[in-house]
Order: sequence, then C-alpha cells, then structure tokens
Amino acid sequence: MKLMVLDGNSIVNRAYYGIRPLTTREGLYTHAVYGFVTTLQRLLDEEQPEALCVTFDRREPTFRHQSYEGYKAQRKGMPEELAQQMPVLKEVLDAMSIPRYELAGYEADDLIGTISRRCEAEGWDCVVVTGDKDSLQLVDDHTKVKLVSTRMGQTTTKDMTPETFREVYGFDPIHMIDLKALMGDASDNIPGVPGIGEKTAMALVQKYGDIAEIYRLLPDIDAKPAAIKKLEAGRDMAEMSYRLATIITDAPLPFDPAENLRQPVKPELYALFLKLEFTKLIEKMGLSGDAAPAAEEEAEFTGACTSEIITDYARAEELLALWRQRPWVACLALPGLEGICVEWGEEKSGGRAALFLAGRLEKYNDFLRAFFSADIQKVSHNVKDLMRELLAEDLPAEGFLFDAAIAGYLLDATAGHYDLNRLSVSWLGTEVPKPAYLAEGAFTGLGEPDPEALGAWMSHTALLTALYEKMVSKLKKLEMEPLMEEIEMPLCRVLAEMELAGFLVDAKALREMGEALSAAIADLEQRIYAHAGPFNINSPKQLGEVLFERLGLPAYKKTKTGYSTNAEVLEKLRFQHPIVDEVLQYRQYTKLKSTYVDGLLKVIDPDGRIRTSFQMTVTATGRLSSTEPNLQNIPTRTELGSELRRMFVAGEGNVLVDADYSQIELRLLAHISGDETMQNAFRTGEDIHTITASQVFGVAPENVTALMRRSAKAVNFGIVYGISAFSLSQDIGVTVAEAKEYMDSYFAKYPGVKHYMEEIVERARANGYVETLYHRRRALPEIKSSNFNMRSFGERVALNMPIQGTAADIIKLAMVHVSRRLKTEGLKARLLMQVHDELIVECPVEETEQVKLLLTEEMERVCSLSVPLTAEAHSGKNWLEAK
DNA sequence: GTAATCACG
DNA sequence: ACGTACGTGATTACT
Repeated sequence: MKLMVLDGNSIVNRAYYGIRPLTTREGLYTHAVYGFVTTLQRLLDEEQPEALCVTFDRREPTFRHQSYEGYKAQRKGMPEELAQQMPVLKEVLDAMSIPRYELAGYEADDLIGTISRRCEAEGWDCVVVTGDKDSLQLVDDHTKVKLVSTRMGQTTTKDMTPETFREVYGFDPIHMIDLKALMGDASDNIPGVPGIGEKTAMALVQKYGDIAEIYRLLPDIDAKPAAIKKLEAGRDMAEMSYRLATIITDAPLPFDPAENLRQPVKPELYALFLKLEFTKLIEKMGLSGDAAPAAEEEAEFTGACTSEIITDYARAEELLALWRQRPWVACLALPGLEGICVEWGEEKSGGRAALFLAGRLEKYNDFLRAFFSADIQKVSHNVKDLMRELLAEDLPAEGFLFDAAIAGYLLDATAGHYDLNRLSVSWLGTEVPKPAYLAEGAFTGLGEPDPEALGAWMSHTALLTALYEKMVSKLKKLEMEPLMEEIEMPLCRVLAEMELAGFLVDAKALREMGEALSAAIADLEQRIYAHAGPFNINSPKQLGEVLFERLGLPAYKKTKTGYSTNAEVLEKLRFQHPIVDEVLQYRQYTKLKSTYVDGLLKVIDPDGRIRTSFQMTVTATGRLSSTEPNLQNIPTRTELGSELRRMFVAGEGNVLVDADYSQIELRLLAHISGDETMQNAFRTGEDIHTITASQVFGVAPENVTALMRRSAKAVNFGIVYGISAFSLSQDIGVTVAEAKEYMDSYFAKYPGVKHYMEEIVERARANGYVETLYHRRRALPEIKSSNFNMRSFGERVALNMPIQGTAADIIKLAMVHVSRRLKTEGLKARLLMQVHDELIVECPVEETEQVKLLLTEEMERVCSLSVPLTAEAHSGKNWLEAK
C-alpha cells in the first residue's frame, strides 16, 4: 500500500511563481490553484497511490524555529494574488475529498515527517511530493521524495530514493541534516557555520557523515586550516542549525494512513471548477452537474424556448418578414450549410427558435438568399467562416452585426479559445451541452431529427442572445465598439473573400524546384555521411552527438535536452569543419523542400489555387495569422528561398500588385512616444536607420558605414521589442558594455522614446492592461508577477503591444477601405493576401496603375499621425517581381 | 504531445 | 542576481 503526501505550500508556491498569471473574467487569480490541480493529476497518474493527503503550514512561528530570533523577522508575507487563492485551493481539495493537515506550531515538513514515519509504522510506503530539498532527509527504503521543479512554466519531478540520493550527494539521506547544519539554508533561515559553504560542507559530510563525528575528531580532520578554525568557532551555530534542520517526525498529529484512502470527488467540484473557469479540467476529469448558475442568466437562454422546424416556404417568408422588423436575430449554421437555426427573443415569453434544414424546407436556397441579405441583422459565431461558405455558394453574406468569438477575443485576447462553451462559462457561469448537432448525420435522416442534437443546436443559438447583450455592453464600456463595428466585423467579409479567391500557384515550376532540391539534398547527405558515417541529420539529438562528441567540435550552447545545434551555433563553427557548412545547407534545403515545396504542393486546389485560412482570434496583439497553409511566412530573406515567391503568380491577363507600409512600427513609435527628433527624422523622408546611426554615432549621414547602419537598425528593432543590452549585444555581436553605450546614446538622442518606455510600463502596472490607438487591449497580469522573468516579459509586452497592435489595427482598417473602394470603383481587382504590413492584390493588367494608386492612397489615408504614414506599391507577374 | 528548428513581419 | 527581444505556424523527431 502506498500513500502520497503533498507539501501543499511548496507545490502551490511553485505553481504560483512558475505559471503565467491567469484570472477569471471577473479578475480572480487562479493560476496557483490550476497549477496545483494539474500537478496533482499528473502525480496521481504517475504513482497511483491508494491513499493521498496534503499538508499546509500555518503562517506563524513554528516550534522548530521559535528559538531562533532571525526566523520570524525574515519570513515574508504572501503576495495578495497568492493569498487569495489559498482558501480556494482548500475548498478544491475538500471537494476532491482529499484530507488536509495543518497544525499550529508545526511546519508542513514536520507534518510530512510525522506522516511518513506513521506510514512506515503501519507497513505502508510513502511518497512525499515537495519542491523543498529539506525533506530529502526523510528518504529511506519506504519513503521516497518526488522533488518538483518548475522551469519555464514546465513542472518536472525527480524521484529521490536512497540510491538516487546517494548518487547525487555521495552520502546517506539522513546526513542531509548534517550538511545543512554546516552550510545553512538561506531559504529556510538556517544560519549554518559562518564561513562554511557548500563545497566544504559537502566534502566533510561525504567523508565523516555527521557533525558529531566531525567535532569529535576536530581539529584532526581533512580540511583547510581556515575551515577548521571556522568550525571551531561556529560549534554552537552548528548545533543550533542541526536542531533547526531536523524535521520532527513525532508531531502530535492523529494520523492513520488507512483514513486517507482515495475517495470519489464530491459534486461541488463541478460548480467550483466552473466558477474558476477550469473548462479543460472539467472535461478531462469528466465532471458534470446540474448547471446552477445565476437564475436570471439561465432563463435568458435555456428558458422556455418554443421551436419549429420549418418545411413550408410560406411560413419561412412570414418569419423573414418578422425578422426584418427586428433589430437583430441570432443564428448558427450547420457545416456545409445543411441547416440554419434562428433564434429571436419574444417579449416575456422567452426564446423562440426556427430551424431550416436543407432537405426539409422547400426552396431552401431562396430562404438562404433572403436570410443572409442585408435587411436582416444577424448575431452569430465565427462569421468569417460562415461567410466563406455562403460566398462559395454564390449566396449573399450581408447584415452580420456581431460575432461572439471575435467579441470574446477583443475582450480577452490571450484567452486562446472562444468556442461557445468557453464563452458561456466565463460570461454566464454555465456550460452548454457539447454540440451534438455537429455530429455527422444528426439532421440528414428522413425521420425526426435526433432530439439531443436539436436541443444542443437550439441552446447554442439561444446562447448567442445572452452573450451578445453582455458582451456588447462590455465592449461599450471599454470604448471598443468602433473597433468591433468598423474594423473586425467588416474585415470578416474581406477575409472571407480573400480566402475564397486563393493565390494561384505555378505547380509545375514548384515541382521542378522540388526535384532540384531533392538532388542537392541527396548530394549533401552523401558528403555529410562521408565525414561522419550515416545518421539522421534531421535529428538534433543525433546531429549533436556527431558534431560535439564524434567530431569533437566545441559546444557553445545547450538546450534543456542536450546540445543546441541551431543556425546561430553552427555559424560559429563554420570554419572549424567542412561538415558544418554542409549541415547548414542541408537544413536550408530540407526546410524549403518539406515545408514549402512539398507542403504547398499538397494543398493546391483543383483550380490551381492555394486557399489559406486567416485566423482572427489568435494573436495577443491583434495581428492576423494564416494557417493551412501559412502563407505569411513564405521565404524572402535568402535568394534561394525567395525563388519560392516566383511560384505565386497572377492569373492569365492579370498581375499582382504588392503594397507595403514603410517602417510602420517605427513611425508609430515616433508618433506614440511623441519624440520630436524621431518625428523629424521621418519627416525628412531619409532612411531611418541611417539617420539613427548618424545621430547615435555622431557622424554625418553620408559617413554612416554599413556596420553603423546595421547596428542602428538592430537598436531600432530592439526598442520596439523591449530591448535589453544583453540581447542587443547578442544580436549585433558586440560586448554588453558596447551595446549599453549604443542604447545610452540612443536614449540621449531620443529622450521621448525613453520617456515612453518608462511611462507605458508604469501605466500597464497601474491599469493591468495596455491598449492600441483603436482601444484594442491586452491584459497584462504578468506585470505584477513576483517572478522576475515573468515581470520582465510583461514589461516588454507593455512596450511592444501598443505598437505592433496599432499597426495591426491600421492595416486591418486599410483592408476594409481598400476592399470597399475596389468595389465602388467597379474594378475586377481583388485582395489575395495580407502579411502584417503588406497587401497583395490580383488585378487585370489594365487596372495596374489605378490599383497601385488606390492601394497606397487607402493605406496612407487610414489615419493621420504626427509623422507621415507611407506605403509603396509594385507590380509583377509573380510575388517575387511584385515585391 | 512536446521540443527543437526555422520560415515570416 | 535573476536571463535575455515582440508576434506567429509547420515540420520533424522522439517520448
């Protein structure tokens, strides 16, 4: 039999400091609890113990430490963000039927020590889970310690048994106490012997075992004379430290392992997890329960809902007429437009739903045409995708007022998921049933539709009504309505059209390039094998072994799992062995072949065009992303890579027009920071990096060398990303001191920028968020984190997001304007792609000049900044020529 | 499923 | 003293 005991404070602390802050929509911090529960789940999986309990410290001086004055004074209070999670955690443990133990005057360690010995007495094995090395003294044949560590948001555990302990430390676990008695432990406020550090203490314990033996032999021990002197002087400290370091194993705690057998979780856990918005955990643990949300909200969308399946077109027309009179209705479509569910509220009488199924309603297509026209205002979810389906069928896609997924994203851009269930949990405090209506065949049978699917479909649609009202009022409060109405909603239509248009690809040329690459790859492979014998070059692990062990090249950098073999490392080794260059080439070619040539060939549609999907709810800054395939990362930086752009072509009789903003992010920095010097630099119209170099290095612009310009460019970029001298030095290959000098003179020349950097961080701290010129916002709980790395990250984000995000807002608005004007001017030209600061249009040759002008005009006209916002357009038969 | 790598702005 | 730039997505290897 096995019992697992968790050091509650230790695990919750690790979770709190190691995981990026998370809050519910209401602002309750939850990451410590979340981390605790997920860690617990993993440990249970790993260990499968029959019994389980958790210990906690009381936050008062404890028996072991009360004799030592320094202890109490140094003990720091918990940060508020953690303290508020402690009662919640205890509630969660209670709901999971996990016993908790705390005892006034005893530390968690003492309780754990007592529990482990009590287990042994009863013939049980004990697994102690803690992040605290103190507990290692408890390790013996029946007690093992799982040491938890959190690095970079990832928790790992290391099992310490008597054997593994001896391997690491070279002595028996019990002598951990002696080690601490000598070297002390700052984190536990154990003083140790003054002047004795880890090295000396380790050597002594390894050799003599315990301090009693050391002091018995003193001064005839194997140590430096200075150390012997310190030991003699510090005998009292050693003895006191020994007492402090010894875990109590006989605390007055009534404990019987058999009373801690695992029990089923209680029903309350569901409601609790719902409140904490742990939707993933609810699903993983298979929890469910009667949704017991605030009653009013429930009524809003699961209340009496009368429904009808419409089969008669006359009835459909009646409803269409009714909906034209309404400010809006909610709708959800089945995939493939197999059916539409429409929901509209009736005063007092609750919701009403009407369902239209492709196979049941006569003149279904006429219905779609009428319903998706501009005279019915619709609230929906994932509008862009629905529009793409409609447009693909030559149906109208007008009158979309609101998209719940987009609203969810605008209101919390880092939440990550905006399915209706998540939105419902965070906004209404209740779950909706899994979308059974999406199951294949739920509505295609000839008999009555599956009632469960029907119910799920209607409740999801009705849910939109409740969400719409709540979310719109929040958007209004945050001044985000114009962003929603004037940018995101109209953009849905623009993107749907772009996705549908697709980018024509020269498949034949692409295949030829693939063949050439294959040959080159095979050749390189042989040359690499000639140096090192055959191995899998694609495996960083095997490559590392070959380079750094078999060939003995110096390893500059390590990753978590072994040697780093990335391009930066290989660049440095280029001149040491011919294999390095070959590997670099091999990497480049295989990347081009597998990701681009093969990857793109796989997704060419029968009409020769590639259709990407734009994601509107992914990035934390407001940018779009592109998937399946990603067309926003087609190579351009190397000559061979950029050949791929030659494969993206205009159709017969057409050309591509490519327009991009010039230095939009730096211009925004100049505008937002208000820095006069930088603004003037942009007003001259000269190259900004050259001007920066001239100012930072104090030379005339014509005397700026290539190196100076390159450094200035790196500083400019670095500023936008939230620079540090170290990273800058890495980037441009100078010493940290030199990098710091560059930065200092940069800030001296651009004091407005420096002021902005300080001010925005301060504002982010005060508000807990940052925002763009168009009020797109990103919450920044990290900025208050007590973890240095996390806090620093928050500060860099605070600098970067308003700039990157405003640029994203601007180009999105430009897309809406460009698309509108292309239509009003009756041009055949159509947008194909957006790559963050670049738009690509395909148009008939004769429209080229008009389109170029239209693009640059609309892009530049989006907003008026204190510096000019400029765009340049080029045209060509393919993407490479047009750029 | 995660880590490492590398493509883009 | 901390550890090191912002934002993405696809492929491959390997647990």
